[in-house]
Amino acid sequence: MSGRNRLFDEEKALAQAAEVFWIKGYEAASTEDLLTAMDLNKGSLYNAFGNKRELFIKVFDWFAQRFIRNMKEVFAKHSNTVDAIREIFLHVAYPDKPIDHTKGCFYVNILGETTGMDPDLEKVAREKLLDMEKLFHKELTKAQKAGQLTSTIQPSLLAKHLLNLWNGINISRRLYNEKELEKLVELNLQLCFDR
Amino acid sequence: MSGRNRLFDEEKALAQAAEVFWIKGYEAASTEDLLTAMDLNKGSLYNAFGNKRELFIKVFDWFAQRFIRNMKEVFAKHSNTVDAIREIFLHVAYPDKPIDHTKGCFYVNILGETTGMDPDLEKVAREKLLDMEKLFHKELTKAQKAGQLTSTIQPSLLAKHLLNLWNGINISRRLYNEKELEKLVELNLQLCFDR
DNA sequence: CCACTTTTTGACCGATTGGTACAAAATTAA
DNA sequence: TTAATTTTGTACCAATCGGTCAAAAAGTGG
Repeated sequence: MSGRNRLFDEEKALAQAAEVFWIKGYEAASTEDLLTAMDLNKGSLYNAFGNKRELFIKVFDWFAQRFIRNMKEVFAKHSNTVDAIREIFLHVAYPDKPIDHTKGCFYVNILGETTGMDPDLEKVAREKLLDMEKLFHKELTKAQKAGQLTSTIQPSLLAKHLLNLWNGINISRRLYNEKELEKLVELNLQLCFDR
Repeated sequence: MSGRNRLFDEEKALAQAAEVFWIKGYEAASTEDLLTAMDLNKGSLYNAFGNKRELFIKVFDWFAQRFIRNMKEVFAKHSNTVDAIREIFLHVAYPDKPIDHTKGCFYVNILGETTGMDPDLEKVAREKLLDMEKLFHKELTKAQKAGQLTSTIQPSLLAKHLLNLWNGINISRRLYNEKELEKLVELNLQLCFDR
């Protein structure tokens, strides 16, 4: 294939765009914001990604791919499923960087912003969250079959409960400090799994 | 006092503006949207309310006043505190109008939109949600003193848990149908209060 | 070298944003 | 009636929005 070579690293550009969309949301992230963060000119962005919407879809899918992979790694790391779930939720209470508390969950943010306003993006965000539920469900049934789960709650409902907890805690992280969030997480784990 | 009389009903205008801000969010609600919904001209709006931000604050406070009053009425209506809590949360699962599922919680929406972007509005939204927690806490301690509460969880933590459930369910309502939401609510009530 | 393709750059575009200015209309107090 | 005051309606504003375009630059393949 002939033609000039691309100067920028596409994955790096996606990562930087993701940061902007994550913090500002879809609409509030201006092309200027994105251009600055990605260190591109307008022409390059529109040549490489089509338009703002297509860029967002690409960013969102790229993010989701990494996100679900990380989650699977956490489950793989722990022999006990509840320990994996604990790590996932305690990582919300104690994130790597404090700024993450204001960022919240990318999926939840976009779902909230687009619901009733932008059906296509709304659907995409909804699907990502339901993918999380599916993963919870898969791991819970696996644990149940292994006799690891003492809970009498059926895995399908438990998975929904965990996703609901995810949604809640990712809003509540803007209200409470880390200790308080930890208590909320532990309370939920205890209520669900200690019986 | 001399001068021309105001033609429009301020409360009605606030209610219609609230609907727009609720559905679209703060930034995405354009002055044109608001003008149309409120049935005003620009001059009237800016004369009466100052600017978009001041209008929003007024709308938000007006909304919160009604919201907390309604919540208190639900608590007053029930002799059993848990029944009141059940009604509050089941009303999320089964709202008066289906559109409410896409609207979600006004507070949560605004908190999500403004966190890290608009500290002043963020603070206002946070305070409204913490007011909810306070009301939960007050009612729970009252119930506990009346010997009505069998839960061993301390009211302060339980109140946070309920607010967290509120936050979660108001996101999850965009993911699940009414029956599923009801199951989530009942599961939480059972885990918290049946023991 | 040439021919061709792609990326980069930055000027430019119409539409929309929140907000202002000001005259006309309406009402009250004197 | 008149003067003062407020509301109303609309024209207008600069700034910003997402997006286009054409020319320059930089590669590839022959």
